[in-house]
Amino acid sequence: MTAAFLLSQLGVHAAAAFGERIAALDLTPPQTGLIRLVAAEPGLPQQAIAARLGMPASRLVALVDGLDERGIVERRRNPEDRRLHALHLTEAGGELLARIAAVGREHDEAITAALDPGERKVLRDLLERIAEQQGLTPGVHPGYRRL
Amino acid sequence: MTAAFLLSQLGVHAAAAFGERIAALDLTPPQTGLIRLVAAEPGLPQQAIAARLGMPASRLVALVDGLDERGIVERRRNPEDRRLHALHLTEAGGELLARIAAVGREHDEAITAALDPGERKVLRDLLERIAEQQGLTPGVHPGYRRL
DNA sequence: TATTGTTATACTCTATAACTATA
DNA sequence: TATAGTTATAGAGTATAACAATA
Repeated sequence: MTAAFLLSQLGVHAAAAFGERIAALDLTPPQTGLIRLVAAEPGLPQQAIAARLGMPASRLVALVDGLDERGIVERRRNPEDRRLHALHLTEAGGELLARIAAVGREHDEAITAALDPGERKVLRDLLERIAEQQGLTPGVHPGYRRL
Repeated sequence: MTAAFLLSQLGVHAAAAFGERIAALDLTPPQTGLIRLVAAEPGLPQQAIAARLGMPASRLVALVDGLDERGIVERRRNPEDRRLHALHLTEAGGELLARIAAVGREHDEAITAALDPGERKVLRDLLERIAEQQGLTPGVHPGYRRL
């Protein structure tokens, strides 16, 4: 089997497995990506966020609505340009982010269980080089585009 | 970034890139998976194929219909049990399979372009061990379940 | 007039379950 | 009665484009 097929097979498997894990936090993968992005770059307007996640702004609305109602993110109108809604994480959002990180660590441990620490580092290095050569944005998952 | 995230990010990217490549053969990834499976194990009835691809048999029908109309696969009724439709590749299907294999090689070359031959082998070995430990069926892509 | 966020519409894809033919 | 394949239906999820507010 080719490396590309194994990569694709394992990657889709890992994405689905992560989706099942964070469902325990009542989150979907796109919601998780949004939370991480808002935490990393607070204050971005929705258009900018939609562009970085690779989804139409119209779809981001429902995503933000759900997290807003749960008190995880909040929209703050920019007084200088009232069309802009800057997104920020609430305090509860920060706590949820910590739980997301914990789930991520458990997930990584489960996926790489077949490898010892040295092998995991070799794998990370190889994957990082491929990701860079392929032009992937660090931390942004292409699967956020769908589901 | 964790190995699991990189794996997921790259895998979904690779799956999408492969989908774009085989679109040139007017095929979708699930159709490609079906063709490969029928080539590897000719004569299986549709129920068995649906189970191996991880999709409901009702969904397989449309998949087979499309490839049947194009003369790529054919249904052969089993005389001993006329409920069973054994699937086989036609001659044109065999030729298409060769083109699919060529596209797969090009795809692998493009995805692993950042690595030299020795590194590609290291990557394949690591990924194969993870795939085995995760219980993935060789050659069966979990993404065939959707789209 | 242009842009941000929102809503509405129309479309694709899917699983579930009814249906038929064979056993 | 049970099973293989098929068809019908109904639901979820999406992008496109229209819309309202603001600039």
